[in-house]
Amino acid sequence: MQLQQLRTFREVAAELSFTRAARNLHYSQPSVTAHIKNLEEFIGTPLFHRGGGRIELTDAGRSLLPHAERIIEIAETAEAECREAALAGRPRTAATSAA
Amino acid sequence: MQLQQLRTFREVAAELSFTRAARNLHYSQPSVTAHIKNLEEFIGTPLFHRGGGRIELTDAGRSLLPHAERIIEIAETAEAECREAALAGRPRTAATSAA
DNA sequence: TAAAAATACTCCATAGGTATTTTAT
DNA sequence: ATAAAATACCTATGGAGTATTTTTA
Repeated sequence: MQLQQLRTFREVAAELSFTRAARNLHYSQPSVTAHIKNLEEFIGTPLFHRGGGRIELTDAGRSLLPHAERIIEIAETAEAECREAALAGRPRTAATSAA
Repeated sequence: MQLQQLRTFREVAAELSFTRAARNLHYSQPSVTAHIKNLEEFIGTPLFHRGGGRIELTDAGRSLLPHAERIIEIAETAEAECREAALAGRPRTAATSAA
């Protein structure tokens, strides 16, 4: 399971379209198909019902979605906080910590 | 940022050793070094202070750790739940849903 | 000098793309 | 017939390993 796959999954679930998700994420459509396919293989079950144009989430997909969203959200928070911490920590040089 | 990197980061933070983390995760030591290096480059700041044997978390590393732990935890939950959902959903065939 | 991390390098797997085919409406 | 997903194929990047060097305690 990879963060990229989860981001792609979230986008496909939001758009209910591999093609539109691909456009939004600046991937090719086959790459999106591959992300989802690999994720499905990892989990061991389909995440979408396919039927020509119409696709929809399976039970497994519905159960994954909120977790995927939460993980992506925490990852973004972590990244931002981490960079802030680096900035906050750095000024502890003689010149600045004396103040 | 990748889940693998976060798992490696968590293990290195727990062991405070690249070498022991590598053993625990069944990676080579250089792979662990690469995981951390890539993660640090992604974030844009060091996560560990290096000094021969002794390594310790930087401020940024300390701030990342709980998020990494949470993400890994959710990923594990998601995986498990997702598989359960697939099992629960499947029996809707004539034979079983009639009961 | 002995440990642990970093580097150099090699190799293979995977991720991504383009072109095309299949499928379902 | 059309639009969307799947497949086939190719390429290039990156991830993993082994061997070695560097570092510092």
